[in-house]
Amino acid sequence: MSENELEARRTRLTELRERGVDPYPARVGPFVPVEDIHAEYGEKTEEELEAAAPPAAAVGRVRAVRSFGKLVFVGIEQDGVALQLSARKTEVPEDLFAAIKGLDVGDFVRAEGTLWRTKRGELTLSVASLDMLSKSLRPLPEKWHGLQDVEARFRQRYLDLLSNPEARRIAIARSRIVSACRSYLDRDGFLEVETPALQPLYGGAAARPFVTHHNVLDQQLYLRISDELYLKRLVIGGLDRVYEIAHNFRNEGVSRKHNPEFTLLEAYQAYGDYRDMMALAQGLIREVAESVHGGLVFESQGHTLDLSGEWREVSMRDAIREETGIDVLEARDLESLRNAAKQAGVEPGSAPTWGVMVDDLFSEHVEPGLIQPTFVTQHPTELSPLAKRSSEDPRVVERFELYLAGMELANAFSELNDPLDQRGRMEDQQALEAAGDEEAQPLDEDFLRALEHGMPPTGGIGIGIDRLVRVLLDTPSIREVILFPHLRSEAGT
RNA sequence: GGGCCGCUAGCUCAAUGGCAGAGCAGAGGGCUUUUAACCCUUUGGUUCUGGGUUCGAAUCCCAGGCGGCCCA
Repeated sequence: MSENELEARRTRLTELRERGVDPYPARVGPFVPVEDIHAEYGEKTEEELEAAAPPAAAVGRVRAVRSFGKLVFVGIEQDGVALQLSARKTEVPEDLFAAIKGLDVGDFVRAEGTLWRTKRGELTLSVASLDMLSKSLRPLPEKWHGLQDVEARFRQRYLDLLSNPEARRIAIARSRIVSACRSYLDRDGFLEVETPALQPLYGGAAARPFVTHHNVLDQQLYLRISDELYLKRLVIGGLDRVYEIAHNFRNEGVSRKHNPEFTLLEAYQAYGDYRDMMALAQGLIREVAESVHGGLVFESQGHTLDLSGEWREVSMRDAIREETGIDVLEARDLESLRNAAKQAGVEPGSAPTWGVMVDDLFSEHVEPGLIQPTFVTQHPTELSPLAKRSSEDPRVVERFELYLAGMELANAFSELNDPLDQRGRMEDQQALEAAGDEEAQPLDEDFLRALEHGMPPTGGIGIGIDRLVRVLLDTPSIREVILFPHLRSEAGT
């Protein structure tokens, strides 16, 4: 009889039920994690195990069935750790032997028996009883090559995790990196908080939002592009050190550097400024890198990155001037900046405003070359509507962006706490929006009211977690570090 | 948004205008130390979709879908 695999597995499922076996039982009998079994018996010799015949019970997913005539080996895996099961036809009841031979790759089982070591030296559980824990109806990807199809890896990440060790390694490492960030901030007296993802008005970053609608309130809502304005409200409310690790949503392109939904760590420290945030960024990123690499020098994106020593600091003005010869603070409007670019032999592009053009010049000519950790400081005020002006030069703000491996990893400033200046900046943003800047920030009366009540001098920082993970784990695309990256819908679904 | 590349069995891949194939997985058989087990037999196809060219299309052309890379 010829059957396809799905049918064959469904048939075996039916047979289990006919024999009175629940293929999806509610409870699991006692067991010891496979990892612990190896820890306890991994060093025992063949003879020691034979003498003691230690009893053990394990659970896991069937990854291989190797059947001989009167002997069968089954490889199971629990949470990434493998254990071999065995059964001899001459030593176990007939129905148990049949049940073991009838296992499919992908089934979950619990096995009880005694441990022994094979001629090849593998610790093996000789099965005396077997419970089906969950019957699998679909085959896993091919055991040797794993799942190669990139689209399938993202759409069915569970298969990627099961068959590609690298996917599992990245998922676990990402989780540990986020834990390390939390641990650093918690130790430094920061309080982890949660603020709304659904916001009546978006703000805190230059980006276009996703728009949604609340039916009962008949209210337009935005998915947050940042949690900045809410975290500042908390500082105003007397929570001096707060942070949030949040998903933000920005309605823009999808690429190997961008996912529309991404993770940002934002932290705010009352009575601090952007210099304190520099120290925080350096301390946190160094500690996290140590936890991943055991040191501060590592390979990433084809470069050897060195996080030790003093990190370079350069003003945005100097950085652009070094690469292009253009002094953006000497060309204060769009027209003269375009002329300055032409004079310098630089394509002026089609930016709608002066600020956007400065940003474009930086992104194109400076950013890709910032490989080693670099603080870029003193951004033009027009580009930074939420940052405090520099006391030395009101044309620029107290701000830095941290670059590593050609990517922006963090953005921080001395937060603007002058409510009148803040109102003026938001009004300027309205003018920029009118001039065609689609990422200009809206005027937020509710936030301004909060500021008018008084906010202490505050330093704030945002760190892109996906990018940090990508740099530390050296993956070519942000999609490798996001478990379920955004994809178009499959045809027909 | 543009350019280039890809999409073939559940998975990994062949077939460069002339019979759609292999390995793994599945089914049947054999096998008491395997671990990518092995040996024999064998099932399985909307070749992404829809048009077109041709005696004949997985292959060439057009449109679309999804993905990748590069660019914007």
